Amino acid sequence: MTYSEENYIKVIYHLSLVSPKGINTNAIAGMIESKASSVTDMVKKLAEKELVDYQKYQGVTLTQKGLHAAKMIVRKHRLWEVFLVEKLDFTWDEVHALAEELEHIKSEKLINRLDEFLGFPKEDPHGDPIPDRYGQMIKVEKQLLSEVGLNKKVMCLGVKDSSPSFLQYLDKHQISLGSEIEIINKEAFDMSLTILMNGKEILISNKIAGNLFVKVI
Amino acid sequence: MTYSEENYIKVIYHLSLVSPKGINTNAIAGMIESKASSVTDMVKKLAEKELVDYQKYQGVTLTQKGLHAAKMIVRKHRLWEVFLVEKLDFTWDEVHALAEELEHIKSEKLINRLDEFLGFPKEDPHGDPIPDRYGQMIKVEKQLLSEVGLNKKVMCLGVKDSSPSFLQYLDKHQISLGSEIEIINKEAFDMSLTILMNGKEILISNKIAGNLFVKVI
DNA sequence: AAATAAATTTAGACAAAACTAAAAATTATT
DNA sequence: AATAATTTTTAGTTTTGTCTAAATTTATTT
Repeated sequence: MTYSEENYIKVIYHLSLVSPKGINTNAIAGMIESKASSVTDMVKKLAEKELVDYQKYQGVTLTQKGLHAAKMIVRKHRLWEVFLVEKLDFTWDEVHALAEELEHIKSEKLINRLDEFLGFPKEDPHGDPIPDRYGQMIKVEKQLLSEVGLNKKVMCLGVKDSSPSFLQYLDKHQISLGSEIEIINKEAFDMSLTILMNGKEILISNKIAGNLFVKVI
Repeated sequence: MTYSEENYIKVIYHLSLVSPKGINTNAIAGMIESKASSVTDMVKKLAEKELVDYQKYQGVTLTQKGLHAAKMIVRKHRLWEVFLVEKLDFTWDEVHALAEELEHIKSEKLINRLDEFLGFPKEDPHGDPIPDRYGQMIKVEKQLLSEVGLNKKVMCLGVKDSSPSFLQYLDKHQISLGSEIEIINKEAFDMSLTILMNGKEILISNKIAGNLFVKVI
């Protein structure tokens, strides 16, 4: 599998988690920052290699083989992220771009040794589950902070958007994985929240709350 | 710089350590396992980017810019080798192929953090010096075991050939960096050596002795 | 249901990096 | 010094992954 093929498989995997039907050409092109025609070309090649099922105009779905390949790429990506944050002291907004490169290093032995070195982590620094060598991963029962009711206490589990600007926002407000938050008020007009964290009240917008995964505690 | 350009620069660097004049096309082709015509094409591109000086039929030499680029690739390669051996318990014959891939990961910050994490090592697992972030490295005063006189005591510093088969041979005979060796006998006919190591006498061929760097102690 | 809009695919082209085969230059040999 | 052998370069192809522009299919509106 080439670098480029791996990127396509990974993007198709991420899209199929959101919408489980056939993934359409334009959606892939948007994620990979290429053009629809390029996607058609690549998808044909992936279909020949039996990594995806593809019918003209009907979008693609991953085959079993493609799904497993995708999970192994995600596994590498997330294990490298853990390494970068825990061992090399990178912040959680810096690691994504680096992991995009490291995920293409081809060695099962390397990634299994890395997994062991890191103590077989189950989640990456953004709270996303890490597939094990067989592709199995935990299912985190999480919901968006924007969906939680008033006066509930929650624990921060992860992010939906993992763009550097959002992660830096969280850092600035000292919100990290494990942070405990209580919802004090919800403004009807703009759905902004007043939350209590570490004894301090903070106002956060609906957009922020809509990108933060939490679990009621 | 592309993956392929980096490989060419690295090979030209290694060849220029051995012969300091212009490096010829065929030598590069041999190392990179490509054809002379491909080398000519690539060398023209590298010359345009001012990484090498090139005149038709006269071979190439690295420019200052090219030399620095080469050292940074070597730095990455050797630091990743240290990581693989010291942190992930790989053997020294396994790491070269993996480091060939890892050396192309593009991030100065990552490699400097890795350097720090490893405690700023000065040598890689094969005894080769690791350039620092400015390209500086120690010069190991080493000679080949085959060149050392009778009855001398030496310490093993590194290898000339780092192919898996040679490294596995050394492992099998428990010869590693730091091993102390005394030369008991030198056979005039085939230049094979009888050496004393850990109280045991071993016979080694001239070919082995010609690929093992040592220092007289 | 026909017309229009949007999405997708095809056809043809391009850049990077490799190749083969032939031509040109350099080096070695007689 | 002339010829032969070797090395290097040029010219023309190939493959991978991308692109634009045109054609086709599917979806949406009127």
